[in-house]
Amino acid sequence: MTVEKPSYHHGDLRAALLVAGESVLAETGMEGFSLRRVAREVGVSHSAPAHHFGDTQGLLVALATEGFRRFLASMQARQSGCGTQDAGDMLVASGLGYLDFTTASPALFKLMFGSDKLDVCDPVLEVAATAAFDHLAQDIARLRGVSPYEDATAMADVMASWSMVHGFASLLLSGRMHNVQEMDQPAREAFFRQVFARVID
Amino acid sequence: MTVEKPSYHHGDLRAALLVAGESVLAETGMEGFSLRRVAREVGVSHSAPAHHFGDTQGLLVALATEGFRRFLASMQARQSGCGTQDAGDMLVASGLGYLDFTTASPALFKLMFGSDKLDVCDPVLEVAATAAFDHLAQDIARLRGVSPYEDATAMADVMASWSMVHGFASLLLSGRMHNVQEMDQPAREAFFRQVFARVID
DNA sequence: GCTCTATCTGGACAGTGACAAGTTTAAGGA
DNA sequence: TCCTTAAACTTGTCACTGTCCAGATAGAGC
Repeated sequence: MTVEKPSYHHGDLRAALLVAGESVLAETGMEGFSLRRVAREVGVSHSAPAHHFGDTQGLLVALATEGFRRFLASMQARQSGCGTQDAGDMLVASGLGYLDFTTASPALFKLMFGSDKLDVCDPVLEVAATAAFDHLAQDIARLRGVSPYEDATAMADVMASWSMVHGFASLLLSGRMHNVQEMDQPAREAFFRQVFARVID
Repeated sequence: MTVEKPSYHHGDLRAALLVAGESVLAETGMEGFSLRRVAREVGVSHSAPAHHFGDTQGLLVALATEGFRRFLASMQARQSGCGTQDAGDMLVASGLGYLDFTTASPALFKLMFGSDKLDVCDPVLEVAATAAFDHLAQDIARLRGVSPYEDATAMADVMASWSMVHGFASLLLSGRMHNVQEMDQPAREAFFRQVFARVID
């Protein structure tokens, strides 16, 4: 897993570093994350990553960007999976997809939204993050019949639903919602539906 | 500010380290935080903090605990400040107090809810965090006439309002709610009221 | 074949958390 | 009063980190 062939050129080091980086992040969290460790995991010298990502922040931005893409995909997957065309159900599906991602990749989620070590202004990252936001805006547009970018109330709807699902996910991950943590997956999902319903009615 | 008298015994090093620790946290965020730096700030040897807090996590837990106390105080301050006895208004006041704290001490807030470097299971921290949660539960009890600990719907109300305000605050801090960030304080407050109203109606 | 350049290595430096052993000071008992 | 004892703090060390730098290597184009 760690070292395979001792050739000088790796072939696709950049991709390998991203995979290893996410794996380290998932295993040890932000705390145990280090450029040198990721390099070690891939079986490459300690300063090889610098050539592809510049510095630590560069690798983190790349990871977060990929995270936002999968984040969006997770919401879309739930929507297409539920089959319905009802605007309300589709918004709820997005919310469930949101939660799917945060439970599947908690460390990545924390990196994307909570880390100081992340350059939030990076343009590529910005694009990926905005795409995820736009998805939610579209859900609200379908529900209200108006684009949130043209209607203040609809924009407040976007912020409300986003805040709700984001807060729910964050509190769950931070380990401060004991009663919900103890639930199994279906019960948790039902509870979320119940909570989330307050926003859209 | 940094060094004053070169006596061997500081007098109240523990308190001084907490003050300096929060100041470093506020200035540089979690990223620039280090035990050695905090020690330097107080003008004391690099391993002096260990005697009072054990290790880095010990100091962070102490900071977060103090944070939760001030967090609760911030919500109470808004409530007693608004004068009303209306249950709905009081809940909103708590929410505004919640936001007051997060904007006044963003780094502390991130530490309390988002950090991997924090031992969430510390009993003293747990008490302080639970006290803050109970405050919100009380607000809902007043509003619904039932204790959330005895009524599932009321508990869902607690989770919904908590998720909403926490998500709102988190997204604001993470720099991903551009339109709200650009608002001045009164406008932001009005917008929050508008958003938060969706939970309690 | 030869050069050129992207890719990767290895060493160095300052900074970090944690540990261990030593030093200073205050407090309390005879 | 002096002496013991324990708490408070220092100093030194270790392995580890990120970043910089000068090299070594190999593949691609001519």
